[in-house]
Amino acid sequence: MKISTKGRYGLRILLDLALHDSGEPRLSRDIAGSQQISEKYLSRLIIALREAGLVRAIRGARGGFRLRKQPAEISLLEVVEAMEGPLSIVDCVRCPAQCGRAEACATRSAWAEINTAIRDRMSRVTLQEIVDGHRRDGAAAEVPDYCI
Amino acid sequence: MKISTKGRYGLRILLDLALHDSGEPRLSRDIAGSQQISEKYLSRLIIALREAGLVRAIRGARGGFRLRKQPAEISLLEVVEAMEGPLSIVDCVRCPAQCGRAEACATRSAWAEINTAIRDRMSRVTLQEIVDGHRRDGAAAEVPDYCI
DNA sequence: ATAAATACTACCTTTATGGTCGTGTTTTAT
DNA sequence: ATAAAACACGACCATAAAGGTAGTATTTAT
Repeated sequence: MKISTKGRYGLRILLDLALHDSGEPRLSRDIAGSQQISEKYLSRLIIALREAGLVRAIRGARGGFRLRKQPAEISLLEVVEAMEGPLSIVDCVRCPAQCGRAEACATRSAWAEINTAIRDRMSRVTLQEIVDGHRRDGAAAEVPDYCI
Repeated sequence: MKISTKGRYGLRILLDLALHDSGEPRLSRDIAGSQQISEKYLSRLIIALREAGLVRAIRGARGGFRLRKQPAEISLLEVVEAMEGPLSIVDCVRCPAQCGRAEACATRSAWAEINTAIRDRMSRVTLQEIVDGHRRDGAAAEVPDYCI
């Protein structure tokens, strides 16, 4: 049960944008450099963030990326779901035909309960809080930029 | 971010044992039949449950398996960790050398916080509760045995 | 026009999952 | 004793998903 690198990279990309919000679009090349992700790969990943409405892409010369929402309005859940799709810890692909209808799968309801709790918790952590945590704890320390 | 089939099978195996606690050991063949898992595969999976102290194996003729603890004493977290190892949603394998020491990785502490919340939540759901849920909701409905 | 930027599509490599198979070892009823 | 019935374990394999690369197309400020 892991967050994929896509999810983690997604968060780092947003954090990077939040920390470099100068008014001008930030180049994917710069984000990639800071975050130690290949430029190509990042340019693919960031599409998901754009499609989820978390990031605005400015195309063409002098283009780049900016956050589309305030960091306080972006939750961890949004980020992860943007990158990985809906967060569900079980698929229940095998049963639904038979017992999905019956809704009597005891383990399923247990998993569903956990799933709801996880989503709930993640929806209450915002990018802003992570930024603040970073500014408080990390800014002074010697941390490589890509380790944001 | 999924619970693997190992984790789900593990829970079903324990639930099966809880529901067939007649005083006699339950045969792996019978569990496998009820749960639609191959006998061979199940006999491998259940080892993890035994090693975690959740199940007692009685060897030899007239042997089989029984729960080693009361269902109320078995948490979902124990089951999942027995099957999948320690529950951690991120590895942080790349950074620890550089920034693990600094403990200043902002995303890491965010992930860690979520991870703790998940473990905490899962540790408060017991097998007994799942059994009760099944008895209440599912016993009457037409649910295949393997869909417990 | 053209240089600078993102958008998209196709493909590839590696790793993890989810299993099977065969054989060995222990226990117990007889 | 011994055969039958059970678990134990290691080696192996197929498939899917993750993670990543490369090349081309499209858009836009100047």
